Amino acid sequence: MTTASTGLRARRRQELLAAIRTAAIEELRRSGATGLSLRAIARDVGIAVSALYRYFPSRDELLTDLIVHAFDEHADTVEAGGAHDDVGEALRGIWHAYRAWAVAHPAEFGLAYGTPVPGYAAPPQDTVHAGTRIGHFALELLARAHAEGRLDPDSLHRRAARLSPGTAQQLETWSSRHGQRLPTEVLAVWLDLFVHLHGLVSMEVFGLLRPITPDATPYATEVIDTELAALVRPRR
Amino acid sequence: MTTASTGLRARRRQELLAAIRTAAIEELRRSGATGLSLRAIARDVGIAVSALYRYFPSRDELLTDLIVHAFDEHADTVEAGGAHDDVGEALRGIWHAYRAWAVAHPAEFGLAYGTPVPGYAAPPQDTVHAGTRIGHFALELLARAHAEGRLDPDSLHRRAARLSPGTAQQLETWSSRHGQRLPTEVLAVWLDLFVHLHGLVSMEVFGLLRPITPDATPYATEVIDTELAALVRPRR
DNA sequence: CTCTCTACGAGAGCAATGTTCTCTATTTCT
DNA sequence: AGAAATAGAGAACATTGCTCTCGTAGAGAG
Repeated sequence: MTTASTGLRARRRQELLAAIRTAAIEELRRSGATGLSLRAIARDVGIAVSALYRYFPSRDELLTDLIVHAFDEHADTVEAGGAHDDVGEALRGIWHAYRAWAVAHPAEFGLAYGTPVPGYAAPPQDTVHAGTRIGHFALELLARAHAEGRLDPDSLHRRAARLSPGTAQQLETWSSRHGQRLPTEVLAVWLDLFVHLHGLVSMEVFGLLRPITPDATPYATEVIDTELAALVRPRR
Repeated sequence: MTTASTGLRARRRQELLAAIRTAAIEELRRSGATGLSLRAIARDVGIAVSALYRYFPSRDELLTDLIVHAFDEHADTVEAGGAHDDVGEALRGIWHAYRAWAVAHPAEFGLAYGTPVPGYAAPPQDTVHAGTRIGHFALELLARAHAEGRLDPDSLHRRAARLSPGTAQQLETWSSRHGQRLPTEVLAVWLDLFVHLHGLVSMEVFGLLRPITPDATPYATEVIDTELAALVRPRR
């Protein structure tokens, strides 16, 4: 079992698995999650449909695999975009990377973050971990910025002032469950950032801005930059 | 043809059409746009599948009809929520109505604003009008608030200062095509509001906030209220 | 090197889907 | 009242996800 990875069979299996995944993504791009057809994938790869079931027990499992893959690829891109010494630059970097990946991979983005498919509940244990990587990474960066005194005090004060008790309590329980010990305003600012910027990106990718803005690049970059410029002050 | 609306056949047609629509929405709620099955609808209504084709030429046309219906119902709700003498209250009202309808009708909301379905391009002429009603209504309200001097000057100045040339130009061309004559900052503020609040609502409806906030009501209402409180100042 | 044994792929088959066609009954119009 | 348009039923076709059976070809033991 351990040495099997060098066997001929195991190698073929890996190759076919990879071929199936790429064909599936190709199909996903062409026809969306709805029209993802196992038979079409099998035709692309050049095998019988029934052979697919040696790799994925069902169509839903294949979708789950694609979702996890999308989350991971997105998170990888975002983390790479956050590789800066300066926290401010890192925060800017992750959000531009966030958007860039989404724009470049609309089908995968829609699959991961779009309309949930009723009847198919994505198995939480599989997807949740991958799906929260970005959130945790952003929060870590924000915590670092806070520790370094880079967060704009005015923004934090204003945020604290308008924090409703319900929100504050929910943020507290969330952070206590995840071991993060941060002032509630910082958590609130983190959530605000996430909601604003993910909302922006998803609207752009789903085409909701097209009637107003055929190419949303200027607007999106402007919003990301100004949002972060207002929150984290330059290194002195 | 004119008097046909009172004929027996025409009445039956209307009734069956209504029955089909409600059954379709029921199915949509249960299985989503993906699993919307004509045969299931026919079974619910109690007719043969082929009879459905006397009412809708294809499954996609049925979907388009449902999308238009969803847009219209959403817009009706939002416009009703904006029925206030005070512009500030009206603006608050439309956004709370916007969210309330979305939360109450997640399937329709997802169909109208969610992941686009490749291969099926929603016929623009049918959906665009219904889809832009809310945007135009919100813009009219904002224009009224501007005319009455209710928009916070600081917010407008700050928005104007961080307006990128690309965005400004796109907003100008859009407004010139729609006959609205407003300062660019006001248009930018309108777009910001839309992006922020629609992004918030769609994240809540699609379940993206659930890991952080099982019930997003406090957070959502807080964001809507504070966002508007910062933008439009109270009547003096 | 040979002999099991297990894994893997092919193919047929099942129920369900969207869509089309034909046929019959019924309403509508002249 | 007779002719014409219309609405629904039912069968049929291609396609889908999925299951089952069957032969073959690699893997491990002697």
